[in-house]
Amino acid sequence: MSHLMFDRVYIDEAKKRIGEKLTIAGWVIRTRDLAKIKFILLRDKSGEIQITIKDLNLMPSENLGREDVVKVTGETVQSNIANAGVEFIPEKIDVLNKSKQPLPVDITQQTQSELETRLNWRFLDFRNPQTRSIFIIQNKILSSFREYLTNNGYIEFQPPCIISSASEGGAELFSIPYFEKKAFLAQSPQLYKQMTAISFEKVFTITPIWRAEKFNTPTHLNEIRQMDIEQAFADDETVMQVLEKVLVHILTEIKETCSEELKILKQENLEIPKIPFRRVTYTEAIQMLQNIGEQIVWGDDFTKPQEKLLMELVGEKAFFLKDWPGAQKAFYAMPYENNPDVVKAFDCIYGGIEISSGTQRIHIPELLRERLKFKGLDPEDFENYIEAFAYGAPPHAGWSIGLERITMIITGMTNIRECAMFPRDRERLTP
RNA sequence: GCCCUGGUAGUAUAGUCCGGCCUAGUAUGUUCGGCUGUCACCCGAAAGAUCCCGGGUUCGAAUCCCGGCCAGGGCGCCA
Repeated sequence: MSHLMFDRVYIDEAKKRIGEKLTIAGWVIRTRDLAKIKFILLRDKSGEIQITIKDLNLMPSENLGREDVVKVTGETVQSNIANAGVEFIPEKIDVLNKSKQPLPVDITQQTQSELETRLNWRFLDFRNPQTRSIFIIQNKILSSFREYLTNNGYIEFQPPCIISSASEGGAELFSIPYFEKKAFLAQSPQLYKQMTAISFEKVFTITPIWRAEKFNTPTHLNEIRQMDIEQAFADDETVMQVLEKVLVHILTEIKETCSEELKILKQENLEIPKIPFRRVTYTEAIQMLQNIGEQIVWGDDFTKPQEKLLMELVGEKAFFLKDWPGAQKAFYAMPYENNPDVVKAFDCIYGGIEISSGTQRIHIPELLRERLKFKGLDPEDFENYIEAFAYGAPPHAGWSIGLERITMIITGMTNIRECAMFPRDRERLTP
């Protein structure tokens, strides 16, 4: 066998290099056997090509099956018979590895395998063009997020994922043994974002977080990835403007570079919202709902059906819901000076789901203690956290975007498990 | 944690209401045979199903009843 690594050409390139002797390699999508002429449809990361075999001596002794891995040396020729306009005429066909048959999941979508079956065989499901498209787009979300922030002076940092205590209350954490101590999986990089931002000024991170809630919904996972920023000398409005720009940058990049994937997912009409996004205050939202007769009063959280109504009433693909009651947001959310019941917190709603939330944080130790008490928490338990703001912490604000959720909206998926390569939910711990 | 719906060959489904011609149908995949230009090739044949698990009713259960597990959806929970 020759040096596979050095002489292989990707299929998209091979299709352009008509008449040259080349070696391509990939997976057999299907074969069409017409006795004295045989066709193999071959796929690699770059595309597909039809291999046309007239010299039957070239065929491997064993029949070729779906997902067999083969290496083919030959040349691309133009063809007015082949639908693609080109086909590959082999001189030599090597089987690098056989695949078991039949496949346990349908990756050609002749029958639509269920999500559960696909997730059980995820490594094979990645060969499905639709699944591939989701993760190619997700990769673009990540790279364009990173690119925008890096180009705008933000420093990427890595928070720890093992933490010592449930500092924020609220969501349940997963506990893990840590030598002779007890530790937890981080539910948020919150404290670390703040500790870095008050020195580096502009920071961001892409990090997994875990929540031990027993939820069972199409929009929740127990392990997710967050794309976070934190910024000093900033208030809630400052970072909302950053969020708008980041989101539009991501969407623009995807629209420009992932048109093939969007088409496969039938999302080619991906709409890019106009900046500035509409800002709807919590109070306005309550009024809007009351106006159509909903049973809701100031201070209530929205029920799911009310959330949906609100989306319709606002009628924007993307908007902010801001100025929430303090009771509904974290203790570190900055209250308005003239109205301490309301905090400088916002959610970004995109495509009907909350993809991001953020706040201006409290940077004054005494105010933090006061808000902790207001929330029924003991400031004594938070002294390490509070101490971080005792040595010249500037005002700061930040937000986080849920990676799987934004992927859902852009790819048009309705179940978040589609948008995590290896999702972790109430039941699923493998693969 | 609650409510609704579902669980049948590798995959996806029909059958279930109203129990018995179900020896469980179909598509696709798989295997074998045939075919010189297919492109979801075509034609023919074969193999492939503890009908999710446990219990019950009945002469008889894929089908009805109870419990469990799992899945999808709707809620709840979700700094």
